[in-house]
Amino acid sequence: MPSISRSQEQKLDNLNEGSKTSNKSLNRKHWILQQRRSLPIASVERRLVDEVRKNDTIIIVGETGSGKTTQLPQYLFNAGFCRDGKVIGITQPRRVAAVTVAKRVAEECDAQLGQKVGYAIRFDDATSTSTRIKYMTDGLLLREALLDPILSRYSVIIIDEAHERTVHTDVLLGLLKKVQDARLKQHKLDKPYINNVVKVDNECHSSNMKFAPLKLIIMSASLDAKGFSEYFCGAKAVYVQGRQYPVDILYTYQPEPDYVDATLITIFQIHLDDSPGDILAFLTGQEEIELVDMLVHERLKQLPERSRNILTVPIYSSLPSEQQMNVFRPTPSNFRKVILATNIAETSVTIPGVKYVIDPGVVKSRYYNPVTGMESLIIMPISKAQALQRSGRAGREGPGKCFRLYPESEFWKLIDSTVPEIKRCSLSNVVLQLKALGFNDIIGFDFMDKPSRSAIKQSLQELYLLGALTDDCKLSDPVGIQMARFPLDPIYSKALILSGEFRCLEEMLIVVAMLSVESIFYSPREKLEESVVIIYEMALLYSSPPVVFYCKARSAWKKFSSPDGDHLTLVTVFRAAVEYREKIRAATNKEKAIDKSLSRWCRDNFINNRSLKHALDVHSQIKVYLEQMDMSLSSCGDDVLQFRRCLTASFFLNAAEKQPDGSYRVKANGQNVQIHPSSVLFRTKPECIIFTELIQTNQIYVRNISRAWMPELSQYYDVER
DNA sequence: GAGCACTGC
Repeated sequence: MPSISRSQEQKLDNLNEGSKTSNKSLNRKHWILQQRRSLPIASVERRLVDEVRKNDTIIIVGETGSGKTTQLPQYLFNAGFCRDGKVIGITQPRRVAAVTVAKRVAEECDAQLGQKVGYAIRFDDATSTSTRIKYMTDGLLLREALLDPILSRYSVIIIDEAHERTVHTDVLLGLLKKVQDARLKQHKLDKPYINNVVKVDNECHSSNMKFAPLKLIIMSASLDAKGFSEYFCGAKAVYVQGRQYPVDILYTYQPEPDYVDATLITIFQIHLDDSPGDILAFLTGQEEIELVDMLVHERLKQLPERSRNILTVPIYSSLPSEQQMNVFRPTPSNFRKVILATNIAETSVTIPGVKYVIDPGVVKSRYYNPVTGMESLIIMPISKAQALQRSGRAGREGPGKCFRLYPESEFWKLIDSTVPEIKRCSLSNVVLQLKALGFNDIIGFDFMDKPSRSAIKQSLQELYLLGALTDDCKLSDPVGIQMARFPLDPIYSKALILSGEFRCLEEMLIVVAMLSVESIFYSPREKLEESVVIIYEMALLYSSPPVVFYCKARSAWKKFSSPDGDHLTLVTVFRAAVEYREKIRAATNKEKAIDKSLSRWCRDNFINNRSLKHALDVHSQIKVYLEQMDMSLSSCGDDVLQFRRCLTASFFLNAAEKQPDGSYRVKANGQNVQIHPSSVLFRTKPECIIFTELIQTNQIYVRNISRAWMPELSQYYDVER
């Protein structure tokens, strides 16, 4: 079954390049060859190949449009780096990028996708034993390293978009440095490297195989190669020119007190004074986008008829993909498109036709407090690198303009580049992965940017409490080893392992899959408005408080809700969806028809289709892992108590007790929290709860809550504090 | 009685 992003990307392809069904394939080939030759990187092909031959590690700084991602792997292939069945691996931070680039390169090589050129992302592997150029997500390569610690099948690994510094990229950088060392030592000793390779699946694993040194190429779009070069012991950096049109940068004279208002003014200023061309405005979130959208239309009414030719298009990640696609529709003639976007338009989505960029200089970003383990989203200033990335969006197709809604002096005060993710997220998963890869000394691990000691210690402690680590801080056998194998949050992995003992693995697997995805319940705005009208009419009719009629979505969800809490509610939703799908499958075997039918079921029940599909994918993936570990899918049936016991035992760290004022106190650290109003237990307010999410917004909320099973809990908290 | 930047295994 194709994943969502793949179909999304296919639509993108069609929209961007038009129909590919042309029978003039010769012309197409000729055109592709010309395109390839005209890329800036083409002129330095020989030099690049020489540098890779001479150096084990090089850094390539290439601006957008240089062609480095598509061309370099082909140059290396042609230069013989895939001899003896070796593979060139290229990592990307995003799934869509891995797929689109692989398709493009396969076409350039005149090969069928999945043969010489392929890609591998979670839930979707388009590679074969003949694949020599393999695009993949960086997280997937990390997973591969767990099975083959010296990545023996690869002759070259290219880390693309390294400047983005995702957690996965950072862990990979550290790991690859070690892999290089290990392979170099083995190469010099001239004897087979002994390791715990689990998966032996192709010809390059013959027993007396010698491993050539691993070539490592770090590709970055940012201008500071220094950091990477220093990290890799003075590795050589090569600069490749990009293909970018000039962008005029304009600043304000004074700081703007209200960037939303300033954005609005700028949109109209461009619209009335500047030449034709679409506008891309960066905002921080859905709410802000909807507000600006509304305000633009309000102010348009004040303009003369002939100036009202503005078309607004919002785009943010939780928007259904059909609506996201609206940004690619051609603008009607005489109209100016105004794209109101979050950070999604900074890297993930490239929108054609943009000539003007409006950059208020802020971003909503996740902040993690390692002491409290609490995550919150805060609006903060962007970095210089981000500002450059944003302004670059105006110069893709011709000269452009970027309006920075702050004075130039403020720009120079911005930090150079965004703080790497590894320094601002929970490290439990990173630590578990590194332990599984054989790195015991986490504090001493050679990170490019070291996370704080306290964050590492916090994760070590959590993993110890979950039973993943022994008293001397080593990975425990079998619990720790099993936990590291699951592509899940460590606490969810632990819940799965425990639920085998409690004989409710079937239920816990569903819960874990549902908790691993974005919110399952979805209430579109227009539906809410519809319900507001109903409330209003009802209130007039009955002159009573209209709370009962608050939301249609609510009543749709009611049939799923469980008195025991949100977790069993999720189980009911999942089972209802699967049951419905099977019913449809019995009537038709066309996957498309089944998909469509399930989408309709989701819409009728106010369920987020994308999230549900994702949960189904996670569910089937984890099921395979469980089967490999010989864990049988036991169900507790109607014995809800058994499930509550298991949930309590798994998430005892997340237990909270009711206080006299109706708030809750987290038993593990004494923190005061509230039940989120979206919970089915919001009104019930049980004495003691187990939660699986803690978030800070206007208040500190716990979400996804179930009633705790007190006798089980008392085993963990015997002394009342 | 509330509010969801963006990725990824």
